[in-house]
Amino acid sequence: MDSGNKRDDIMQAALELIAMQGFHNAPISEIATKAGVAAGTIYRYFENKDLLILELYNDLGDTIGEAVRKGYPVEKSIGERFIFLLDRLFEYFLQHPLHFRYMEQYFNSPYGISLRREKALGKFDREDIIQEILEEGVSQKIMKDLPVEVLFALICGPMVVLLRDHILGFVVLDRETVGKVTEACWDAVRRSSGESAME
Amino acid sequence: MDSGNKRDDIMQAALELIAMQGFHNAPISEIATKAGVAAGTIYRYFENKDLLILELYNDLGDTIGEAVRKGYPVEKSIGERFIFLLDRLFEYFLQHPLHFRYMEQYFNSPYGISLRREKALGKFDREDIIQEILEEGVSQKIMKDLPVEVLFALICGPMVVLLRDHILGFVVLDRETVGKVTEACWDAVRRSSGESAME
Amino acid sequence: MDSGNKRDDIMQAALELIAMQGFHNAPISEIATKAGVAAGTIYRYFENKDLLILELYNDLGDTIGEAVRKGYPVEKSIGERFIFLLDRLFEYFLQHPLHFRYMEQYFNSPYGISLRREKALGKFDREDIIQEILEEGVSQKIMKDLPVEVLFALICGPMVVLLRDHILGFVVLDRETVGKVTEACWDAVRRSSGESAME
Amino acid sequence: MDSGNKRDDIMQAALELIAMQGFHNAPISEIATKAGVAAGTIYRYFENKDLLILELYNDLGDTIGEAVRKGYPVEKSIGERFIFLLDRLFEYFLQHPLHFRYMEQYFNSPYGISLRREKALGKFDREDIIQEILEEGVSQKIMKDLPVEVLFALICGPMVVLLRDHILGFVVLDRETVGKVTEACWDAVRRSSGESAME
DNA sequence: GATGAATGAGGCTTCATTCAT
DNA sequence: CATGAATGAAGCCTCATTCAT
Repeated sequence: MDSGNKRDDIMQAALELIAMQGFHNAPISEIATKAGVAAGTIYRYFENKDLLILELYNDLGDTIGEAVRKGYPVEKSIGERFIFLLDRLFEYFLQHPLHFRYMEQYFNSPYGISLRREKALGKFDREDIIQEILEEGVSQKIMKDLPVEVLFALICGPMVVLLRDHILGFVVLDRETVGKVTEACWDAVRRSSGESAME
Repeated sequence: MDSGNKRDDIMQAALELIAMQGFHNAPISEIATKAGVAAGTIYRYFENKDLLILELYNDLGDTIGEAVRKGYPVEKSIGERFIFLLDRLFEYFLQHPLHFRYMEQYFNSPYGISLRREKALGKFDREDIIQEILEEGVSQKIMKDLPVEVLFALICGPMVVLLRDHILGFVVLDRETVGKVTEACWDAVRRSSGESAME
Repeated sequence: MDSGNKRDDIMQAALELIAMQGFHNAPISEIATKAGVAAGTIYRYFENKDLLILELYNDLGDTIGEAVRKGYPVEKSIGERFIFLLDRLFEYFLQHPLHFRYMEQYFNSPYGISLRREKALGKFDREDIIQEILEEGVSQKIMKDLPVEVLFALICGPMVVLLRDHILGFVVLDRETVGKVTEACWDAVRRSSGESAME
Repeated sequence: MDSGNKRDDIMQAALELIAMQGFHNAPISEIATKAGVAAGTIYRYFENKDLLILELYNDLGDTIGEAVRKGYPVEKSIGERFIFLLDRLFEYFLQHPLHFRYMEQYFNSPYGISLRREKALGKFDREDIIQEILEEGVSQKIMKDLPVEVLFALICGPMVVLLRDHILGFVVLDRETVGKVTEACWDAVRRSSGESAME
């Protein structure tokens, strides 16, 4: 691995190893080898392993956020914006499976949990475009009357599971399936027409 | 911890530590202490740490499966059985948060992935009641025309996210919310009446 | 090194290495080798290197204190008790040069300094027999009217330098010389008869 | 730090860091930063860290020697010259605590020990003015009949301890106390009038 | 001369596993 | 059967020193 920029090489190596093997199976020594640098070199760019992991997370978050926002149809209806976002996310992660796996590892680790905690306490403020849509949908009574966090789970939950299964080869997420899934998520969150399961 | 059965004590100790701290922060020595046995003793009951982890997973899977099946209304409609199952799962995990955390850790680890692989290859055969319902629903055209794995994701995804957030204190899953969520899942998987998001 | 007691072996090995080479030239690995144990074994007996060093210091302090106090002639005159103590200290350290070197290293390290600080703040209370004599001597106007710390320096300073030089082979401290030195220390602290250097 | 002379800057930075933090907590990189040069640059002026340390020691020794000799009253009595020297040393170190701390660190390290060894073997020849006085005092029977090294210890020992305690804030060495201490040292080394401690 | 990025040996510590008792 | 002391591989990190620019 040699992009001409050692810092990038290190981050890329870390991304790949952590995404595939998890934090605890990605020792600094292996990251170094993969990046084509000496172990000590990593510490010129990152104070310690935790901060490397955090920085990687932040970088990915920025990149993903940008990619997803590009072309976001502000003026369109909630439904259309909703579908746009989900499609974009699916598309992005299908094209960048390592990014997905990394973010997943991150959220499922103590790092991610403390992050959530800060977020919950409002100490975290990366504008969250999905949250915005959900809030708008709730206030306009287009979506179900549920806490935003719950609506969020109805969307992200399936996405996470599906992407994971796809990347691991357990499902095939072609364009058509993705389309159906986003529609299904829409069904889940939108104020439904009627017929409950119990009838 | 002393149930009179060392094996159980060890598994219970492992469950608690791993659920709360993760595999990598649950050293054998600590499990042993918590279980009230010597470290070496654990190796009389489990060949190594990985197998302890696996066995714990299998045991929990059985227990959960049993709990969820109890009172399963075979004769009722698909919708009702569906809701029954989801409610049961929510209820079970809300009452056994450690079990949930453990299963989650497991699936998000290399262990879980190889398990999935075996499952996908048909080497795994625990009858999966949810899968049955989904297959039935699809063939009866009650549910959306999607692969069972995808429908599965539409249900399990939200559940996992919500339970996690609840256990970590980020959402409150009271009985009413759970009800709404299961309905929302039903909306997601059932063949919807019409109006798409794009209209 | 094998006394049958690994803890003692480790402490003895640490004592020897640190006394001869200093804290920073006494890596755990070498201590382990010298003690005839694996490196990891040391951590069964001591939480970390710092605590091993501290415990060694405390143990030595106790041992030395005991040795010095034995036969202390409480009823005799201050002068006699003074001489007794210095003689004992010299004798002890001449017979246990490693103990001396270790204590010296300790006091000349950040450990020792923080210890002094605690002592100064009264947080430390190992009864100090020398200090007692000095206070008594001052209040009885037998000794010079100087702060106890200063009198202490007049005694310990020469002792430390001499023992060090002796151990390193730069002076020979035979019984006679030690006698003369303790007398000289007495001259330094006692209220002198008259003739100053300036006359 | 920028005196216009990189070499000096490096030595000054090293002096400050080592005096305050010890050899092992004064990495080359930090010395370089403090000196305002690149780490590699240090190696253009000093073959390696050890030699930098040694050279710094030698320089300080020269500086101190000069300062102490200035105004040395060759013609006065031994007693007066003795007091002069001690006063000067105290004064110098009280005004240059970093120099004191550095010299102390040096002597208490393997560096210092090998130095002493050379000195003892006569390979070292900085004229030592204190030693001269002591020899003169002994030959004139003004001082006690003890080896020069021992007399030296009676003087330097207390001084070192007191300066250290003063710098660390454990004693206050005002002018008056210093005066009393030098007198006490004189009492220690001079041939005493009579009354031993044992009487 | 000067730089500072890069190196890699070496330090401390953890922990799964073994084995003598 | 059970114990728990002992092991040593492996992980993270520091820092003196080198060398291409």
